[in-house]
Amino acid sequence: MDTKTKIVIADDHELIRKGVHQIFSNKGSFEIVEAVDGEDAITKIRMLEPHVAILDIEMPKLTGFDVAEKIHQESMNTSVIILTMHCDEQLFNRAMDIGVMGFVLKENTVSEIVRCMDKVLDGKHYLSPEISEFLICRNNNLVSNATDKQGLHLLTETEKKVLKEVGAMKTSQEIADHFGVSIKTVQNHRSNICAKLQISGTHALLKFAIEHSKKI
Amino acid sequence: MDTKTKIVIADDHELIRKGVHQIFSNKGSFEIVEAVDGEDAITKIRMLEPHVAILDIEMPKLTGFDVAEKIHQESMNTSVIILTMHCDEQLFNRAMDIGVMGFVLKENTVSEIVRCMDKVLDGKHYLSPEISEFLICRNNNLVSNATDKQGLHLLTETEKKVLKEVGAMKTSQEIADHFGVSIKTVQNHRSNICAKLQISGTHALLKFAIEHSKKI
DNA sequence: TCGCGTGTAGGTAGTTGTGCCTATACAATT
DNA sequence: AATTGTATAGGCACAACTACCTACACGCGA
Repeated sequence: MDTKTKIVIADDHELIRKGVHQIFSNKGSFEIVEAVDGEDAITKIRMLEPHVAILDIEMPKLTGFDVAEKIHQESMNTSVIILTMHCDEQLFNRAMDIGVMGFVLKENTVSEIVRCMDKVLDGKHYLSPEISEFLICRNNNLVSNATDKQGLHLLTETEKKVLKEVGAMKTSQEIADHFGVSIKTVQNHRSNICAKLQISGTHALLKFAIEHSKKI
Repeated sequence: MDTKTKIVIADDHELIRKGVHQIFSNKGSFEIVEAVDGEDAITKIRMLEPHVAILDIEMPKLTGFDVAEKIHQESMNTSVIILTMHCDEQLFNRAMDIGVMGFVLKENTVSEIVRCMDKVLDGKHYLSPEISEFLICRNNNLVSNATDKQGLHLLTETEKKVLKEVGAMKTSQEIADHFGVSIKTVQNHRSNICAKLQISGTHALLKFAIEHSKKI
């Protein structure tokens, strides 16, 4: 590569900044800029437009989240890695909602940060395994409880197949073609499923199927 | 502890079994049983009822998933760790649906397996960071890429508000009531949004809104 | 002032899905 | 042999969304 990978590292603790600086300056083509607080960070990010911004959460003036939000609002081409001491679910959820690409705990090893950087530069997400627990909760909390499931066991195999297709945004005609049956058959299945699940409304089944697509 | 932590490690490759065996026999109070295929695994798991079962996916006779499903069906008090060479989204999704607690890649370091074991014994999930990407996709139910976003910025504020409501499964009438306007206004917004996003079809907008609800 | 974008509102037609019927064929159970 | 469950298929009325029109008011910039 002719151009260096540009990084802004923002943390109010000099030790952390120097540590990260050290890691990547040993690794070759990185151009690294340090920022001591949130305002400093956003200023330098606006100037440099780095590939990656490594942000602490707790910083003077602006938090790492504030900075990440500004980056997002201004549609900058900068990926955000949150580097924090706190393994906290609320913080993590906030980070996911803002759209950060990496979330690494300071207590983790150096290799963790390097792996994170590799992934993020590759356009992928990286999460410290410690916080994958939160993501699983986030994933499961969307729907699952026992009552939802009670309706599902009433369905026949064919009905489940149809419901799965419905959840995949297929129209009745498409489902009919896919299974090689009449559209009326599919529509009847849909009606029967609605009855069994005790749902009603014009797109009730589509709504249900999408909300429960993970469990079908 | 007076009782040892019981582990069953099932893999058709002896090298892997011995490796894992070695890791934990050096670590103290573990009782470790090896299984050479899926049937062997489920037999030994039924006998021993271990705290943790470390399962390869590809094994003769029964896959690791088959074994995990049986464990789940028989309500055994055994947590499952999947140990695989394949960083694959389908495999991972299957694992999550079955309810495995750990998912570790063989290519990862030894410390990865140890950390995973610690977490799982603590009743928590552990995922190799390499596959957290899949969980995020699963969570967002989409594959975020830049092209999707290009359409969205064309929308006006009112249109975005409408689209958000559409994504929340509201009908045009409900949206109209919510904003205190005519249903025709909402329908026109929907049509205009469809045109801007270059989508067509009877429920195209509903589909789009649901798929992209996280980004609106 | 003129044009343009935007939000508002309405019309008409067509597609898709739902609700509620009937009906046949087949397999399993009683 | 009769019943039940399931999958199949069709009819008809209605609701919701889309597609493609027209139209008016408002504000903003050329």
